[in-house]
Amino acid sequence: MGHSRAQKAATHDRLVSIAARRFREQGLEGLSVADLMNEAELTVGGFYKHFDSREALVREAMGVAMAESEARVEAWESLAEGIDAYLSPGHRDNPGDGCPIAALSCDVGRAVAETRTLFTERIERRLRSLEIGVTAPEGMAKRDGAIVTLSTLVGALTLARAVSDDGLSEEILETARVFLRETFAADQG
Amino acid sequence: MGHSRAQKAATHDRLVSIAARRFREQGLEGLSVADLMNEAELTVGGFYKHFDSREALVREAMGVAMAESEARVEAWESLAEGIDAYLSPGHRDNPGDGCPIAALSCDVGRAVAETRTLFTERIERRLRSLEIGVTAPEGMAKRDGAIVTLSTLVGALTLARAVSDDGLSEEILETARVFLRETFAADQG
DNA sequence: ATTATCTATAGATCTATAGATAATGC
DNA sequence: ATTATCTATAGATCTATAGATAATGC
Repeated sequence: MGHSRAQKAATHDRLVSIAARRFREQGLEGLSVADLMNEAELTVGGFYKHFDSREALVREAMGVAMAESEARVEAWESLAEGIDAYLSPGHRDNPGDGCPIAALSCDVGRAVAETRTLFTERIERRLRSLEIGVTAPEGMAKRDGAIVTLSTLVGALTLARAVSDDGLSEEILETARVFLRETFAADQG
Repeated sequence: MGHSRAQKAATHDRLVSIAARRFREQGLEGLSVADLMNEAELTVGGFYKHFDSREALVREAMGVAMAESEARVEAWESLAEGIDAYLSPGHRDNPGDGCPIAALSCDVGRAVAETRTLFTERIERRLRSLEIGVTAPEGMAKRDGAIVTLSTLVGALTLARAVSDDGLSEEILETARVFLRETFAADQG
């Protein structure tokens, strides 16, 4: 039963990191406190020394997932490269370490106010990141290009994950990929 | 305790109709059997004479929601009119009788095989409906226009529902609305 | 006689808490 | 002495079933 303060911090990070993955895979209601503690090889009782409530975990895990995902987007060399990565089969098949906006936005629409506020801030930040890389068509503001790009990315990935027909799923990814590249990343790669 | 056969059929329809609304509002896991029967002013035990399992209800309710939504899309006079209706604050604020694709696609990605198969068939049908109204830009197939239109509609509506800032929510709807009209309904209304 | 609905309940699971145990850290 | 984790459990809720009740429909 080792438990130094450093170890507690490590345990805390491990719990948040497991939750950040599982929430994206199974939804904000798809992971129980017991499941989380089991996966961390701990017992249920310990949970509440780390988090005030299950909702507190939801927010912390969502914040971490959003920040990690944001960092990856900021590291894109170009929007074209980002579009390809976002609409790839690899991203579709691994929601656990993928974009939390695509994985969780449906759930967030039904979540409590604090969770939605946190999410909203992160969406604003993501739009500002995308805006930098967007080459908007003649007469369109970069901000609007970023909004359309994000909407199409999220919609196409969500649909590609929902359908069970592999051919259709690939077709959705590929069509959105080509369209977004041509429309908002015309001069890139 | 009235219970003719006609009444049973009416009860069944009422249960499915309540579920079709509540699943879209609260997600495929957000409605319990007890909640459903309460709202219908019946008791829990009766449920299993109507449905083999909760999963059977999920599929039946999703099928009904999809068919009703499909009929509304087929009644659009033009794609431009449809885009305006889809990306309106009214649709955003009333998921219960809105498009089940937007309301449920995240949940479906995590659902069992049968549910995903049903959903996939409906997506194919929706794409064929949209294809009819699409005016694709030079060099783009109508089918591809339908795929991008659906992706952007679903993504923008989902994001508009998730964010808690009214201004941002309206901006997302409006930007996607203008873009889709100009790109895929250029000659209409 | 059949059956639509109700009452009651089993058994699983969920969030949260109380109190015990065994380390850390002053 | 403090505290990170564990054991045990309360109380709510969930899906599903068994058997009773009171109508329908042959």
